[in-house]
Amino acid sequence: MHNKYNNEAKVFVAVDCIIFGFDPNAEELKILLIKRNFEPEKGNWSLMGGFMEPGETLKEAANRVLNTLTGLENIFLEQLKTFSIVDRDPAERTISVAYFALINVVDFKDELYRDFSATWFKISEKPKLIFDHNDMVTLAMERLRFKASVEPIGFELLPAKFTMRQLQMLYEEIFEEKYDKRNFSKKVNSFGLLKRLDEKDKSSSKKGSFLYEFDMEKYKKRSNGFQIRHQIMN
Amino acid sequence: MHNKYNNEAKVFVAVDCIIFGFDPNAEELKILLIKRNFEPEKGNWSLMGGFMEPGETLKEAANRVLNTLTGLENIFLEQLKTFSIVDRDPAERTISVAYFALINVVDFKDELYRDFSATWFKISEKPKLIFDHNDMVTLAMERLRFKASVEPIGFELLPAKFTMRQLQMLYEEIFEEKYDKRNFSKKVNSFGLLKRLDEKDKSSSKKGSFLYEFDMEKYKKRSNGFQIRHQIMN
DNA sequence: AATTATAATTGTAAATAATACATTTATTTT
DNA sequence: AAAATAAATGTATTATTTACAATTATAATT
Repeated sequence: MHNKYNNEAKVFVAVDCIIFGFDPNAEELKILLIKRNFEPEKGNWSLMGGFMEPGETLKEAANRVLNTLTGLENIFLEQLKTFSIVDRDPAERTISVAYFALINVVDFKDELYRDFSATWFKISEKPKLIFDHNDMVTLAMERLRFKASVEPIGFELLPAKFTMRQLQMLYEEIFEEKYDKRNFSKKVNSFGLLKRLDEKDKSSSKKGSFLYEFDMEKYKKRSNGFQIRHQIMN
Repeated sequence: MHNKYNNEAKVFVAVDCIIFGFDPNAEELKILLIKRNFEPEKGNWSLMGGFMEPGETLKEAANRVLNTLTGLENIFLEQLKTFSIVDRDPAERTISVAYFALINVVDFKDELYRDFSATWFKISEKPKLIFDHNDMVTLAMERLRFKASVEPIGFELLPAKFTMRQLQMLYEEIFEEKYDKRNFSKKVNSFGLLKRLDEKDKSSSKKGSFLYEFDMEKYKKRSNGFQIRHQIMN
């Protein structure tokens, strides 16, 4: 093989996707896993992944992998970390770049991922995964918590219209903490990014609860978005 | 070439290090750059980097690269992001994993990095860098700010004994903001991680200013360290 | 010996943000 | 008409953040 860096070794580069979804009915945060259909570790639970191809970037590879599984485009997708323990994949030296993705479970069509034996698991009930995929999920949860504390990513996980209760449940799932509903709604309203509609969802109570929408316009206008709060200073 | 994933392509994997240092005398945050000594882009300013070798992880590669340049061991080192634009390196398809490192400038011996024409630059005065190294530095600055707002990493950048003024200057450099010195010392003391010594530094004033040490023991005991503050909730 | 110059040290009041906590309201079902 | 259900809402207390300036210790100068 001829190249300019000819003393150096090449390796395989894979991407793996940690796909989070929120089920607004069950009010549970979930993760999408597949049964791996090739060796090694065929038949075991795994993150959805694939190899980076010559003409694409890592993010393009992750998007392709995600689209293959879900049929969805324009998914929230962010690089997490590259994993490189030497024998993480027993077959060949392969490093893997983990991406984490947020989707709205409701957008889903079951047929699309039937082929992969894909299943949504409650985070607390996920099975053991192959290779270092467990570490990837742990790190992704941390990142999800961090992101949720700094940016309004909750809206990536909810349907376009949602109730205050669903929003609160989502944050309670993410942070594994309970909040007072008076203080919660006070706080989220203070950001000024919620539009209350004149529409009610009556599925869960006799009174019905107002539906809200995320105000994407306003969010974009605040171009610097939410600012990281300095804990040491200011 | 024979392997189990034989439809897949292999690529070169490099690491590049964004090395931050704080000069406690000039009271400036700096970055360490080298003049690249091989093609392509020979002679231009660059981050210190190298290829990942078959038997090592990315972090081991980054540590090796850092040690080659500085002679230092046990440096604060954290993976930042993997860069993968297809033609980022015009010679060969190469992805690069950026690491950011924090060192104490005072620990340095000039001879060790003379070979690389390494130079400390004030962040605001850094030259244009090769490939996508400018993006790496920009991202590293953001990460530095984030880390500094969540963990007491300032101490990685200071000498073992430092003055309150130096600590404040460091944070002012990182955040590009000025702080009130009464509020600053009140705040950092409230964390309970500073030990004031019975020693004074008289180099900058007639009165002299107390020297402080970071209380590593106490920090480790608070095993969960500093907690990320939830901006959305609580 | 007294004065001056320099940066270090220190405190308090006001404003803002976070928390704790329980009753009333709208609607459907019985 | 009454009962049942979850939704909607407000206030007082506490904690945190901010704004702001006078005093102190020492070395250098007169």
